[in-house]
Amino acid sequence: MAPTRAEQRAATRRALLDEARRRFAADGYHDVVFAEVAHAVRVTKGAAYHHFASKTGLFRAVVAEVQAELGERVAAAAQRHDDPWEQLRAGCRAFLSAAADPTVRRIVLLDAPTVLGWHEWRAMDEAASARHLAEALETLMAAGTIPDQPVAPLTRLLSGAMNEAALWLAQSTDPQALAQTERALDHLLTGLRARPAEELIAPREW
Amino acid sequence: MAPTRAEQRAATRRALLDEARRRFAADGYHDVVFAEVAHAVRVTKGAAYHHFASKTGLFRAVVAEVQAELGERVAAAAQRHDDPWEQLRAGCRAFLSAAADPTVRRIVLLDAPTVLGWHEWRAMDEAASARHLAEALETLMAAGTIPDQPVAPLTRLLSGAMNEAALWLAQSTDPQALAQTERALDHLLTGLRARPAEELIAPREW
DNA sequence: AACTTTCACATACCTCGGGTATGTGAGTAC
DNA sequence: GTACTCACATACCCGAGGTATGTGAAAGTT
Repeated sequence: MAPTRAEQRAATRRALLDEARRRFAADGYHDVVFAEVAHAVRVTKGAAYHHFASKTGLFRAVVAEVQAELGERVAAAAQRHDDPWEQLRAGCRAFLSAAADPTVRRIVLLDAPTVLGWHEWRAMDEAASARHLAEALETLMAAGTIPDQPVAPLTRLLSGAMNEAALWLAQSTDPQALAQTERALDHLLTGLRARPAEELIAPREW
Repeated sequence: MAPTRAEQRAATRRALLDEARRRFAADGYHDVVFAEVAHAVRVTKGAAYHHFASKTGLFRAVVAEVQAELGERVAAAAQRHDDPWEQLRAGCRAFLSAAADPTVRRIVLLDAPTVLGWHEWRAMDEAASARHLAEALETLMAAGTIPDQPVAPLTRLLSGAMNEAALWLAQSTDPQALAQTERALDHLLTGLRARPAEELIAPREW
């Protein structure tokens, strides 16, 4: 039986997305040529343009998918714990290991901000994974585990820290790098925890 | 008097760098057309290629200059203090305000990693500003202000945190955003400080 | 001082890749 | 069964990075 038109369309779109994802991850946005993605899927350039308005549009769709998967991985890792603090730690660690995948690194962390613009990238990041981080921090503040403060700046700082760390880990040859980074991150997070003695150490003349 | 050939060459090169810097900062690497940079300086494309091997080469030269200036600003701000801890804080704050300049943001933080590749970008960042951060952290560790640990991962985490925060600040409409971010950063840094009670709060099962 | 060489530019051209305008033939709807 | 839709193919445009080659004036050489 011949496939229905909607099926055919969906199949082609899926094939384009998969092929594009592979290539974007391997070669980076700039070095991927749109027509080659199409041909690798046995379709002409014109046909591909029937599915995506532009090369950037194709890239955007890929980024969205990768982001979504990443967000799910982080959320899943967090939900394996009950304690909010452990949820935060688990989420952070899950992010670091997920970013070991070149797909995440090259596409989401490296190319997406420039290709889509930082603004759009950030919106997607927010929707997918940074949101989890912000929620975790809010929960911990509500519980008094970490001091009350605006969430947005802290979320950005931590999110940026992990993004950069992930890129650094990717090219590090030191086998201990991941463990060291996780320790350093734990260090940073633990430092955030509210403690009565804090005022004595760092009076808030900030 | 006619300018000597070396003078002429230097003048043209300088003009190209200045013009390119303006345009890269305003429009981003991709939207800048090489020939237009040349013509704005009253020189043809071929002439510009006599000075820079490629558009990427021109960009690389611009990035190097901006990075160098940034590094100097950070170092200068730090050296206005004597206490190593205050040097670290001042350096971090100087970085955040320096990154308010679109030149730094767009060129160094946004485009450079993709255009030059993360590896090269990181080497330049290291040479210019991240080095100062690493040295500050090492000094504080040697003094026992913060616990001994590998410097590299912590440097990357903090550097990434500030890069991302700078980008976030750039598009934030909240007038308090900078102050809040500085506070959050202070929070993170203060959390790093060694304290006797630490073992009680976070036993190192890491 | 004439002669040669160098080199900072200009001119002209090539190529590749993103994007578009326009078919076409097999499903789909009435 | 006829008209329409739409998932594709074909053919073309053009902008931009890069290159090959020319040229004239400054800078060495004798």
